[in-house]
Amino acid sequence: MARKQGSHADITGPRLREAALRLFARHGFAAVSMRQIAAEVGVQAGALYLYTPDKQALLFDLMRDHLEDLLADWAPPEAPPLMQLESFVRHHIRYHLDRPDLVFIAYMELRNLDPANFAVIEGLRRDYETRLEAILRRGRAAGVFDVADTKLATMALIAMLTGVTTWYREGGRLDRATVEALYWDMARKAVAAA
Amino acid sequence: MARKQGSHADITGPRLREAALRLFARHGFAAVSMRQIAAEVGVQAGALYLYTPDKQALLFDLMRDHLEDLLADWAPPEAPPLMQLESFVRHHIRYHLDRPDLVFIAYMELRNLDPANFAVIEGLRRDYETRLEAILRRGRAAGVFDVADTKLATMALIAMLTGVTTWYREGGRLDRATVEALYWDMARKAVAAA
DNA sequence: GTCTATAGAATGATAGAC
DNA sequence: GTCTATCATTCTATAGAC
Repeated sequence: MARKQGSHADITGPRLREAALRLFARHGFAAVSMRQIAAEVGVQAGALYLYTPDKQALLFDLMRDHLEDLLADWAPPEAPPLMQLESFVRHHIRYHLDRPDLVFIAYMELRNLDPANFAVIEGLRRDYETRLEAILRRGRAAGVFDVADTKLATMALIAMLTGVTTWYREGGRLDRATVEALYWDMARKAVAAA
Repeated sequence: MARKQGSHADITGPRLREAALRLFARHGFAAVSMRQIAAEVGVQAGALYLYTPDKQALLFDLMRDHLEDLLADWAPPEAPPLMQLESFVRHHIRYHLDRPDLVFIAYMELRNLDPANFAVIEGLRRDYETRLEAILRRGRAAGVFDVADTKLATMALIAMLTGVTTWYREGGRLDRATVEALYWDMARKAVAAA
């Protein structure tokens, strides 16, 4: 059992991604070495290159998959703008509480992406922001939102909601349902017409 | 002029801090080498160690000075809670728009601090958050704020406001006064009693 | 598929000349 | 006070044995 040899392609791949995610989130992409990741996976550094072309692709794949999941996981319901906003806000909080590490690196490690990769990730992020802005626009047109600038309000709301990952801890003082409800309350009031 | 020698202690020190700040903000602490910083300053790498004991101290000093400035620069005025909140929000936006790089690294590079340094920075950050929470508590007691949980509201507001640094660009579509006013409007509504 | 071994480059920090 | 030169590590990535 001391020697670890043989084929484990089916499990090493996912384990590599999990280890990279955890270490990148904890220490930052640039501060983590391929050796550290390999140690976490339980293989030698050289073996990682069977599953990823390089370290950069490891980061990019994590971020792209995360943002594509985020976009695929939610679409605005056919409903009045206020209900659409509630759906967006509650989904955003839930999704972010479920995947704190992914959210964290998708936000913190943008600087470490190659220019081409950065453009892809920024495009996906913009798609997500555009969805919220569309809700705010519709609501303003309908007179239910009082938002002087929909772009600024979009950025302000997303920053407020995403910030939950910086302080929320599982098993803490507030449970998830309460957190979700309180953020929805603040978001609603921040953009509501008088 | 090809050879750069002689005494420049008075200017090299500040220039080192400026260069480190700019590079850390742009590429991240771990991704920046002492050689890069030295090149930016216009000296050799070895010369940097006349002005800082090591790379870690460079980061810590920037973050500590920034947070101490932030705390020294503002104190709650003797005024009703709503006016205190307005003062806090407007100062926060102004301060953050004035020092985007410092704000950015103070937020992004926490993971790269030694444990002892991290504790100091976290303490300063908590002091700042406590000031906002005190305003919210007073306002809630006075019946002018409707905040179910002051701690969550504090984190939500600070995240919303600090987020301005992620999108605001000098000379962009909105000027600083407008940005400040719009954030104040959203913050006020988010916590105001009906 | 994983291993050992290593190439080739870069890193943080120091020593000693000037 | 800054320089050149260098130490001792560390890094990403590859080559070839098994």
